[in-house]
Amino acid sequence: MLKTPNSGQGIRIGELAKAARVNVETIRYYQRIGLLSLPKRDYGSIRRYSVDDLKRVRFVKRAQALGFSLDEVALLLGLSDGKHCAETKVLAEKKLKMVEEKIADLAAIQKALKGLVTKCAKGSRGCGCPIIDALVEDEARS
Amino acid sequence: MLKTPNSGQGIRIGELAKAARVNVETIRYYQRIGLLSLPKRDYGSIRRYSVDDLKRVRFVKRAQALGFSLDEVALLLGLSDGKHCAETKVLAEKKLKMVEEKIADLAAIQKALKGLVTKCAKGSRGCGCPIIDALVEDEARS
DNA sequence: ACTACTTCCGTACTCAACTACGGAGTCAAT
DNA sequence: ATTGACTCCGTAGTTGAGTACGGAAGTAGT
Repeated sequence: MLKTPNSGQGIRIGELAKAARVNVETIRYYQRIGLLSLPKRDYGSIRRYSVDDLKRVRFVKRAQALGFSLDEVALLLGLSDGKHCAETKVLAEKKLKMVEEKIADLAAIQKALKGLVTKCAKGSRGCGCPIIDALVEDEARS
Repeated sequence: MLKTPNSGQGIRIGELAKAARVNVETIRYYQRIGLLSLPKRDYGSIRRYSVDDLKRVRFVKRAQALGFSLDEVALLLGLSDGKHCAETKVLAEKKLKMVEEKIADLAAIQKALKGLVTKCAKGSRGCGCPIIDALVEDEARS
């Protein structure tokens, strides 16, 4: 079995995928689009991955679930490379605003859901649509 | 015949789309998949839409931007129809948990971004990756 | 050496969510 | 009555994000 490959440190792609709860193909896909770099293969022709790679993949999945596209995730990840400090600041501030808007939206939904749960607990009939109302204020954003 | 420029009340699909900042085709797509109902056409063969339709479309886009799929959006929208109160409560509670997790994740990102902005303002070099660290705690969710 | 499992790599397929297209019909204004 | 903008409807194409497939090669246990 290939269970504990003692040759070299780092985990193999299959273990990485399992740990991040994604498909092996997903890892390879992220490599193809440049979200994840291909580690050098020091011990033969099989690549070894680090804990940082795992963190990165997990981050991607989390950020995606928050409504960021892979392009945006890449941007987020590029933010703290320590270069281009001025641009980074501008970008970070933009993303920060975005994040704060999302939080506000979610808070509105949260409130509506809480109200709904309470109403349901009382057995009263739901009327109108608190969920929709939660997210609709006429125009503010571009 | 029908004289007034806007014969009948309600707006037409093009205006609805523009107001919601989406494509006309998107509206029609939502109708096809049942996210939006087709209004009766009282004045000839062109349909008229209400403010509620507009709210609904806006809600869909907002919720999407928060990482909900159209299926989930449909569920959210179905929650407060006033029927199936018990099931609604269960579902609402599940969604509520989801929403609270998302808020927590976003708060972590927010914190990281704020830190980054501050660091950049000081002109210090970004090192490590606060953004990634923001969202990575080992294992908690299935 | 043989076997079982995995990785590598390229290519092709899938699925959700649109987006575009084309021809016919509608509507108000000129 | 014609024009031009818009709508209706069906069908086809696109994009983002994976998933699947299949043959060759690497790796470890026996």
